[in-house]
Amino acid sequence: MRKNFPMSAKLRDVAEKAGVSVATASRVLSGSAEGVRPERRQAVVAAARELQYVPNAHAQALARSGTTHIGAILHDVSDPYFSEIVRGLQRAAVDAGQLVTVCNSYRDPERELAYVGLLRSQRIGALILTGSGLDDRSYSERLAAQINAFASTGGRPVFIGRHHIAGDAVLPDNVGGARALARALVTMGHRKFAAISGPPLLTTTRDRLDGFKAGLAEHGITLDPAAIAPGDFTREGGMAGMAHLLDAGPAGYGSIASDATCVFALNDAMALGALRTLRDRDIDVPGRISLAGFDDIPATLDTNPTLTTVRIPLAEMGALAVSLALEPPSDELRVRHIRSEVVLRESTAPPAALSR
Amino acid sequence: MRKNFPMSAKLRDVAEKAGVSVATASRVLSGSAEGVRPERRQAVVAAARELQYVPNAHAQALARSGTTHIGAILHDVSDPYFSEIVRGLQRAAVDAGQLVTVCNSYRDPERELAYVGLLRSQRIGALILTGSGLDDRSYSERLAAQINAFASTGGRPVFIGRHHIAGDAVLPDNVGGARALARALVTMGHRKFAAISGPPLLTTTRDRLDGFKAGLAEHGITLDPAAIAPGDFTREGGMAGMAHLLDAGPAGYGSIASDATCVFALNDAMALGALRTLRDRDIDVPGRISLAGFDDIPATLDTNPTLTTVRIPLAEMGALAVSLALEPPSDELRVRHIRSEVVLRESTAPPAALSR
DNA sequence: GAGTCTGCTGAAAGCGCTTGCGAAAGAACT
DNA sequence: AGTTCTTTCGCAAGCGCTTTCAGCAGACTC
Repeated sequence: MRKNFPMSAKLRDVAEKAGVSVATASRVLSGSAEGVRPERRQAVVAAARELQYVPNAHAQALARSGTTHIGAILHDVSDPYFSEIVRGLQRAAVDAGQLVTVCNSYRDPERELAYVGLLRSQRIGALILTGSGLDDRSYSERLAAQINAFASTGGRPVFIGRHHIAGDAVLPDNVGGARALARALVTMGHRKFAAISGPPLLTTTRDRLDGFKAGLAEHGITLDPAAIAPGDFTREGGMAGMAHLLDAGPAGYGSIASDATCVFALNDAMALGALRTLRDRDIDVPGRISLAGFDDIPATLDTNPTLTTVRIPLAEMGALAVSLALEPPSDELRVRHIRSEVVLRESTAPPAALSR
Repeated sequence: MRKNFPMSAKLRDVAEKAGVSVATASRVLSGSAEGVRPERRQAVVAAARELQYVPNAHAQALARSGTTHIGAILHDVSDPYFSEIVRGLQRAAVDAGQLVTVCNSYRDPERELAYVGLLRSQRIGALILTGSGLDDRSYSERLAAQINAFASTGGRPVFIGRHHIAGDAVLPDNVGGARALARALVTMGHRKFAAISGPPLLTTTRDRLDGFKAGLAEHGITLDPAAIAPGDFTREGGMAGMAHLLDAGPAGYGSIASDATCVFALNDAMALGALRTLRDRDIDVPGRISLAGFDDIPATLDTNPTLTTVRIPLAEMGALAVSLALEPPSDELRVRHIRSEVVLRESTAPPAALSR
C-alpha cells in the first residue's frame, strides 16, 4: 500500500543537498556527534529544513535496535479509572520523550494476550499492563510466558494494580482501603451492610471484598453472602446490582435494603449506577441508605449527594509506572505500594434510625 | 540502550530451525504467499512458535514501507469528550487491525505540531486530529504545511470536530445543535439567558455561541454580551464561570442570575462545574435557574438533576474518522456532517415565575 | 622537516524483513 | 525419453538509518 508516492525526503537527499555524506548528515541530525564542523552542521540543518525532512522512525529503530515507544494495555480508555491512569502515564511518558500506544483489552484475556504480542513486535521499550489481573491459570501462564520473553529481550514490563507476574508493579492498597472504609462506616454507626461485587475472577474484586469483610470483622460484623450482589465494575452493573439488592433480596430475608443501612459498591462506576437506581426509586441517600464506592474518580464530585469513596491516586500511579519502566532494570522486582485513603462525602451518614 | 541482550529470535533463526530460507519463512509467516508446500509451511509455523518468534514491526515497516498504525492527537484522553471519541476510534481501528498511538496536546499548539512531526516520523498511515481548531494564522499555516507534507507522502489526515485544513473531516453540527437548543429553551418559556463560553480562539466556541445566538434571534431575543462569562471547557472553568455570573454580574446590571432564568454552558464539563457552584450556593436547578450543556458526555446522567444537553455521537465520530482514514483516498476532501440532537433532561424547566 | 596527534569525514557493514526474479524440481505432454 | 509448463524456493537487493573503522588533513612536537 501507499506505494508510488513521492516518498518523503530521506537522509540521503538531505546529505546530497548539503554536500556531505549520509554519515555526517546522520550525525548532525541525530545529535549524537559534536564532531562536525559548524559550517557543515548548518548546511545539513538547512537542507533538512528545506526538504521538510522527517526521519523514518522505523529505520532508526531498526538501526539502533530500540524505540522511544511505550505500550499500555488496559480495559478501556473511556472508563474514568483507566483514563486517569493514562493521563498520568502520558504526562510522565512525554517528559521522558516517549510516545504511548494504548490498547483497550475490554478485559478480554485473549485480546490482551494478542496485544502483548503486537506491542512486542513494535519493539516497544516498556509495556504497562493495567487493570485487575485475572485469576485464571492458563491465562496467567501464557501471559507470564509472553512477559518473560519480553523482559528477556530487554523489555520492561510494569504492572499497575494487578498481581505482577514478572515485572515491577505499582499496587494500590485495595485491601487496606476497603478495610479502612469498613471501619469508618461502622464507626459511623452502621451495622448491617450489603455490597455490589465485581467480576469474581478479578483480583481487585477479591482484595476489596476481603478487605471490607476484614474491616467489618474487627467489629464482629459479618457480611451476609446473600447480601453481596454480583456486579461487573460498570455503571450498568451497579444499577443492576442495586436493583438486585432491592428487589430479589436473599431468599427468606425480604429486601436487603429494608435490612442493610449501607451499601458498598466495589468501585465508583458501580456506585454511580447504584445511586441512579436509588434515585429512580426515590430512596433517599444517605437518609434511608448510605452508599460508598472505591477509586475516587472525578465524577464522584458531581453526583448529588457526592460520593463517599476510597481515593487512590490514579494519575500518579500511571506516572510512577512509567518512571519504573524507565529506570534501569534492577535485579529484584520493584513493587510500589500506593496508599489509599477513605474520603467521606455526602452519600454516607449515620443510619437514620439509630435504633439497633 | 538495551544492547547485549539475547536479542529475540529473528526470522533467520526460524528459517534455520525449520530448514528453509528466510524468504520462505517470511512468506508463510506474513501470509502473503500460498505457494509454500504444506509440510514446510507447518515446519516454519512450528519453529516460530517454538522460538516464540515475534516479527520486528520496524523491519517490516521498513521493508514494506507502510505501517498498521494510526496516530491520534487530542486535547486530553481523560476528558470524557475525548475519551469517548478515542473509544470509537479504538474500536474501529482494532477491527481494521490497526494500532493507535494517542497523544495529548493539552491544547498547546506547539505540542500538537511537535506530535504531528513525531507521528509522521513513525510513518503512521493515518493521523487523526481531534478537538477544536485554533483560529490562529501562524499556527494554521504551520499545521497545514505539516499536514500537506504528510498527505503528499501517502498519509491520510482526518479531522474530527474542527475546521479541516487539508484532509477529510468529521464535523458535529455545533451551530445547528446550539440553535436547536436555544429554540427549545425559548419554547420552554425562557427569555433571559446567560452563557458560559469557551476559549475564545477555538472554533467550537464560536460555532456554539453563534448557533445559540442565532436560535435566540429567531425569537427576537439577544444574548447580552455582558451575560457571557468566560470559560475554558473544563469543570473548573464552569465553576468559575457560574460564580462570575452570580457574583460580579455585568457592571450596572446587578447579578445576572437574578435576571437570567437559564444558563447555557458551552460544554458539559463546564455545565457540571456550574451545577456544582449552583449547589454550593443552594440555588435550585431548575427551580430558580435552568442549566444546559453540550456534548452529552456520560456523566450528564449521573448528576442530580440530570443535565439537559445536546447530544453528539462521540464514539461514532471516532469510528467514522477511522473508516474515512482507511478508505482509499479520493480526489476531493470528504466531509461527514454529524447531526446533533437536543436532549432535554431535568436541569431545564419552564422559568419559575412565568411572570414576565 | 620528519614524525605524531587530533579532529573530521566518508565508505561500508549492518539492523530484520519483504519481494522480484530466476533456478530447480516436478508434473504433464508428445 | 525428451519437452514444456507449473509450482515452489532461494538469492540477493533493497527499505532508511546508525555506527565502526580507517583515511586524510592540518596542527603539533622535537
